[in-house]
Amino acid sequence: MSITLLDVYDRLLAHYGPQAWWPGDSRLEIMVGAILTQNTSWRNVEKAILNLKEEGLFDPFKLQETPQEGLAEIIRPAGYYRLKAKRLQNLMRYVVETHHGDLDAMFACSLSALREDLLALNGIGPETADAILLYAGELPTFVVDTYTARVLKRHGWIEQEADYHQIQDLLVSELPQEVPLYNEYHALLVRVGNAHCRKTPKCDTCPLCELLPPGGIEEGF
DNA sequence: CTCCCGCCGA
DNA sequence: TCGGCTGGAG
Repeated sequence: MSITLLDVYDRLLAHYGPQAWWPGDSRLEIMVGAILTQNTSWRNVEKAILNLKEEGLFDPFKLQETPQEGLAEIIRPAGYYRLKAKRLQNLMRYVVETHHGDLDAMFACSLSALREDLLALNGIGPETADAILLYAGELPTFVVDTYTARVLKRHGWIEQEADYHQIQDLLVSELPQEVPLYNEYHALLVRVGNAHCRKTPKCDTCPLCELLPPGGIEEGF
């Protein structure tokens, strides 16, 4: 293919400009947001985060200690609230017990070791782990989400059956392995995906419209 | 595959 | 009124 994934990045950046991700101004807030936003619109996550701040719970120790049912009610606007209360406390327990609640110390550990630790926690899969590592830890790992898969597959840049790791592998192999690029690229993919690469695509007004393959791609979404 | 589950726009 | 939302587990 003549178009490279770096060309795609340039095109998205030119069209949308910098996205200033992750929304959230502390490592802890980014980690909490990463859990709460699982299959949930960011709009609802913001309400839950605001609730946590108003309750004065934005601290790994407090989040871990708060009774689970109470925590669940506080984060209720984010949906799946009982499930997410558990997941949030699983993550906070790890932070407290393994890293003494010190996030700066935690992210000074190696990327591969942290990724393995996070994936071992119940409630953290590859996307959430990578989001935490990249956006909270500023460590170089590419976040692959539903939109990333759709955009790449619909344009024929990767096979339809490609899984998370295969998609991540392609991006990493074709791009400079730099945190600012990974950060911005994922944010731009979410932006274009949310606006255009829906289940029912809106290609006519998409900034990547000209990069569609001639005959279209057979897909099964 | 189903379940987890609130919220909002079409 | 309902589909979809910056997923993950069983």
